Amino acid sequence: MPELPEVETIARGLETRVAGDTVESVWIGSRPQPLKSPASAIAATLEGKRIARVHRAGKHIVFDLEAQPNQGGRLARRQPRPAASLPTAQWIVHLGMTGRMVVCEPAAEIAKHTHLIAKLASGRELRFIDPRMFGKLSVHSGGFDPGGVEPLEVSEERFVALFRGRKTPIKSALLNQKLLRGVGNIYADEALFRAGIRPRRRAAAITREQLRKLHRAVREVLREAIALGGSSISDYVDADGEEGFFQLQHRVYGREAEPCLVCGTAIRRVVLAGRSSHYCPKCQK
DNA sequence: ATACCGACCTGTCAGC
DNA sequence: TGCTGACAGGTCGGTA
Repeated sequence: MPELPEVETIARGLETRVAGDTVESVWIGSRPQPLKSPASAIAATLEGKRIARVHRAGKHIVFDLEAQPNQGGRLARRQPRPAASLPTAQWIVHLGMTGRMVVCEPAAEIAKHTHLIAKLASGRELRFIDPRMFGKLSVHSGGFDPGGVEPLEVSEERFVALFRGRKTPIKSALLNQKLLRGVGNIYADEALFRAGIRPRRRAAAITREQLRKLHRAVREVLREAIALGGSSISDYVDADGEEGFFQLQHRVYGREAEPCLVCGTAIRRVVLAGRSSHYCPKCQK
């Protein structure tokens, strides 16, 4: 489901709502698919830890966890952080296609496909729900390295260098998380439209000037999407249960056979690397 | 290195 | 009403 703007929106919401809280206990369902780390390791890593910060890396939600200097969540939560660094860990959540993270009261009905519930010292619960189970949960004691570079931070030169000389279609390269992390099917299509490049163009065949344009287009489309809370296609909601609004700004994604907003030509849909790809045959070369 | 395909899962919707 | 197939924001591993 979620690409960079949706994950960013969710991570910000979680940062606001659960940072500073402490995980008291963890329940994990019996479906092993979403677990990249053993359930016992996830529970042991989370329990008793303070959530210092929630942020995003590519399409991953990263919870920075801190060991508590003393027992008991509620009291410890108010303690100032000691200067000496305590052992830290990270809880990594990848939402896959249909994953959701919600913060709710314990009395709230447990949704179907709930795979993890973390009880917090504040009395609320943090729940991971994922019908298709393409999501992944893992814990790391060292640093977590998602690979690739952040599209919103990468310099123009670095961006151009990522794609120059590659024989793969530019869209496949945009979706490759080892190069650029966070761009998915919607934003790849939207960025390519704005840059005037067809999805199947070989990266190596794109001029430096066009790659610069693509760099700007990727950043622009991601920023605009974050500002609107992401794209809600069928079931995406943020940590507060709110839908995003960027789907109303899509210029090609999901608009097969509809007129191009620039030239009126019918938007085309082709399958590339197993994914639907949308483009305007006139505006994109 | 690259590219295509199926696999992993469940849910929804269109068409018959 | 119900069946079937296509499709869905993502990634991985196998095979040419």
